[in-house]
Amino acid sequence: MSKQTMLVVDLQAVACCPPLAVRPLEAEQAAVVAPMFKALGDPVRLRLMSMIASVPEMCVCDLTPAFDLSGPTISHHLKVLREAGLVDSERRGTWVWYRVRPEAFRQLGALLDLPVTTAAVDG
Amino acid sequence: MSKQTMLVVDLQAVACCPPLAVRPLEAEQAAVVAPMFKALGDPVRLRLMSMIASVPEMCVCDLTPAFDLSGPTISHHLKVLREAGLVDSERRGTWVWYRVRPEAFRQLGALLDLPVTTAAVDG
DNA sequence: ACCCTGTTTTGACGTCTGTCAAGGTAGAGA
DNA sequence: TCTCTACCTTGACAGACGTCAAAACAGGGT
Repeated sequence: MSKQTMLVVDLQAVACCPPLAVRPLEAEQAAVVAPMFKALGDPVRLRLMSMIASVPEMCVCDLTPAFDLSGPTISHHLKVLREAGLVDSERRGTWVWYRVRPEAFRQLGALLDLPVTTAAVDG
Repeated sequence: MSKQTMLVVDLQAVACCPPLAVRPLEAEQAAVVAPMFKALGDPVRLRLMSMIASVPEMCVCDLTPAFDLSGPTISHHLKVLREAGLVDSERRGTWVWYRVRPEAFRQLGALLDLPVTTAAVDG
């Protein structure tokens, strides 16, 4: 019963496919989703993503100084995250602001759901 | 209230860190986690992972023919997944069997949780 | 119009990655 | 022991990636 409830909740959030652990991904679906994981597969981009995700929005001017990397390099990584569909950017005056795209974020999370494990609940 | 409950459930599953959307990842944590996302960032590996995750265990002999790729190439991708800690392998007689490591899987999923979105619930 | 600051693009560089062919290892069976 | 099959490792190669310096672009202020 709680099993069914969990699946309903998961599928609500999924625009693409059921969790990896439920049914194998078709080749075309994998081709769409893999670039998102790939974008998170670099330590710098993962930190950028977490910095952006932990607040409503974040200025590049606050992102760049958090790394020992040149401005262009940070800009490149942000572009990768943008092209993967994970974040959106908007210029407001002098500065550019980034924010996460919750749909994409949710989709990735839903893919990694483990439906029910036999040992998960000890009660 | 349901907010708190969700967080408790999430944190139970996390061996490493709170969700990306809760607190920025430290550099060291990012260096540990990024290789897992990177491993899923290739379409072939993502499909391999989903094929393995959707059953208790899977023989390489059933994995390889699902792709238009050479045996060594599949073997290489499986090695990447293994070294990322996402799967385990075991030789039993002639064949080698792969199964997912649920802890790693759960950890990644927990990182991608969105704690609560303002527009998620319509009731 | 000009400059100053913040951000992105371009070009170049060395390194890493995905792929295959060829060769190596492990176990089963005759 | 020999051979056959299943799987992995090695070596090689084209293409992709992360990085920076230099140049270009965008706005704000003078």
